[in-house]
Amino acid sequence: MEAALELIAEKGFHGAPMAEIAEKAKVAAGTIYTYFESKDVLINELHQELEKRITFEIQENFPAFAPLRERFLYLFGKVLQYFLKHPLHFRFLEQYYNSPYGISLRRERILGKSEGQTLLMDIFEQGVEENIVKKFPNGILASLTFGPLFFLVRDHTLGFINLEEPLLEQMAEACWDAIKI
Amino acid sequence: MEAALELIAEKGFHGAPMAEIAEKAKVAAGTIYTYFESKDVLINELHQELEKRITFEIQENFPAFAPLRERFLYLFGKVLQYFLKHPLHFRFLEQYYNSPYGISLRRERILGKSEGQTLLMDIFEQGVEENIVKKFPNGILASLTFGPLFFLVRDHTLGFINLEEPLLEQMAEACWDAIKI
Amino acid sequence: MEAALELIAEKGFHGAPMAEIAEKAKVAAGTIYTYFESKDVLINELHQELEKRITFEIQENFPAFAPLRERFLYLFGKVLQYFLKHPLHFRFLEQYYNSPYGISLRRERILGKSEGQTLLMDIFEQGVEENIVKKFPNGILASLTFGPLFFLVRDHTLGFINLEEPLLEQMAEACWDAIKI
Amino acid sequence: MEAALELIAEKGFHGAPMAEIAEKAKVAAGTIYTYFESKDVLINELHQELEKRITFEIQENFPAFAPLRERFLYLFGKVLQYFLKHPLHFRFLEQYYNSPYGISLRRERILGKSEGQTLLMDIFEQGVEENIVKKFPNGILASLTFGPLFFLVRDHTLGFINLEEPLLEQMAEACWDAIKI
DNA sequence: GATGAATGAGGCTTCATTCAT
DNA sequence: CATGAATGAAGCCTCATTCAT
Repeated sequence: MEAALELIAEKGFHGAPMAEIAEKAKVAAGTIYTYFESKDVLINELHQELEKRITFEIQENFPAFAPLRERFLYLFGKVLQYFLKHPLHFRFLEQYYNSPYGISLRRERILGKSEGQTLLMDIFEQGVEENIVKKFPNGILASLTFGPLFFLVRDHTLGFINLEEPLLEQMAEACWDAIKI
Repeated sequence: MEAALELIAEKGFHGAPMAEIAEKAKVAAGTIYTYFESKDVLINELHQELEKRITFEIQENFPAFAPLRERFLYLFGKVLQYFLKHPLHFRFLEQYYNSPYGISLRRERILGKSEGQTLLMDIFEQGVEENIVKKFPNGILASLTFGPLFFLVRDHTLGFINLEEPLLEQMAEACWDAIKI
Repeated sequence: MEAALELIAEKGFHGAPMAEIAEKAKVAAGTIYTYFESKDVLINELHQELEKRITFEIQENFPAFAPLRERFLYLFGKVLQYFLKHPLHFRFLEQYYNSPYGISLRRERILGKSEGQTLLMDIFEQGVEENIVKKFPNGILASLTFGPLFFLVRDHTLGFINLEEPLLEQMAEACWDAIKI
Repeated sequence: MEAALELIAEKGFHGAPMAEIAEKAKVAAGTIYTYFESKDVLINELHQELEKRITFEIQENFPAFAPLRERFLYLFGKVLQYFLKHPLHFRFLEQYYNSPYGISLRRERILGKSEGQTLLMDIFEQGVEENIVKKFPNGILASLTFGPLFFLVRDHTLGFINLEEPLLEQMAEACWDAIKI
């Protein structure tokens, strides 16, 4: 899975033939099929694994009882930091969501059903209710949050810009400005 | 190029073999090579063509002397409307930017050198100077603008959400909130 | 198709990889796929082609108004001669009927619906009606006819026995003895 | 061997990978190789085992001193019943004889050297001598006997026809009609 | 002796590209 | 210029067999 992650993150699904993944993992090509039924299965399991880790990391130390704004900034920062620390994970997930694999998944995500998203959705819903957050559907609020985040991480992992500490916080606050009333 | 656009937008680069593009264009497979040296060249020219059209449409009627905020909202709305009107263009560009093709291009874009972006960059630079816009590098301001926009259009073209008129304007204003001081 | 016929007849479906078929046909491996969607399709079309030829040859000069026995002997001889003249066709068809490909086909054959068999089924039915032929279901009468025929041709094509003219006629008569009252 | 028999009978040689045979036999894949040098050896030994059993069953209670016709009918019935009782054996043997494995074996059989066939060959030879049976080579007489038998059993095991008691005897008699003078 | 993960040759198929017509 | 059949490298996957445990 590690070999697959690296290759796919670097070169995309097409640039990662099973033979090369096997070579990178120092096993024979056939060996992969002892553990994964097919390339599709390998990729899907890889995705699930990554999602699990991210979800876990985000929920850790979550200040569940802090004010809305603080909770938002915390989440934003955590996701951002996770991706900056694991650029390969980010690149892989981008490929994934932008492929037939990820599209059905996105549907659930939009509806806020995905496990890792309940925290953010809660913030949105509570915020709207309390007149702190703009009265948008969850999908739009999520776009205002993750849109900039993903864009920036992408440029960062590609080495185009350099995100440093004070900037990260200011980014998070700017996104809060976008959704708050 | 039209045939290629449709196929790639719908099925991705891998789902668009030259033979099928040729069939859709009602020419023989070999004919394509009279006009394009290779599939890569075809795709790159297609991309350039789309960029040109978007750039053109955006610059049309641009209120060059209106206040900053108004210019920003105008641009945001124009881009948004363009993509909603041409979902295939959007889908193609997404594929493109998310592939090895698009990465080198992005570098230039980040640096604000791309032709179609000068208008927005001007707004950012003037805004920062006049203390109206947050003091971020252009790349980050662009992320705060285009990030939400692309996210939403994607969900829209995939049929996950429905963007209607009043929402569009409110979105633009939310993004302005993100970058303004 | 000729190359496939020869290889499959000689070595069976497993001993006839597409690459080898292509080589024997003096084309590249991929070329086959210009004409046949898959190996399965190639094999099925080959089968249909052979069936068509046999059916045609059998119906030619058929003495439709001769006595039952004569018609039977004529048919028996024609089929026998065809296979002795085209041993590859025979070997191929044997492989085919003995594989998943052929089993569904056999069902129709048993029911006498296959085009090439109406002549024989007519003989059986008329024979039973006129009390000349034993009162068996068509499927059993067909077995008494084709069973020996196929067995012998098989041994002949494998070079185990040598079928010569007078023997052929006697064989046909022996089979007639089996089904006549 | 039992596991191999079932799988091969049901799905053919190609549909019976060693791993699956091992699984069905509730041993590890490698274990098979402790007892059989290779898949080929396994298959050949399986074949020999089945032949032995059939030969044994046929010779049991054989009315060695009954008239020719009776002996013939007895043998025919025994073989037929054996296969109807053990359809998997039949299916396996069909696969076997129709594959490269079986061809060399058939040569011996044709020459009447195979152990299990001496009884029938004796009948043929004595019958020819006594002018009761048509003056054909043994191979042809065997075809007239086994040809219909195999055809019918095949259709029966595939579920296409239903062989019931009175029919079986009539079949045997029809085959006797074919070979008797 | 038993295990079963590892191996890698070999099978089917796709598709960007070429080139004779 | 247009055609489209031919090409063959490359991709995914299967499976008989081996061997360290």
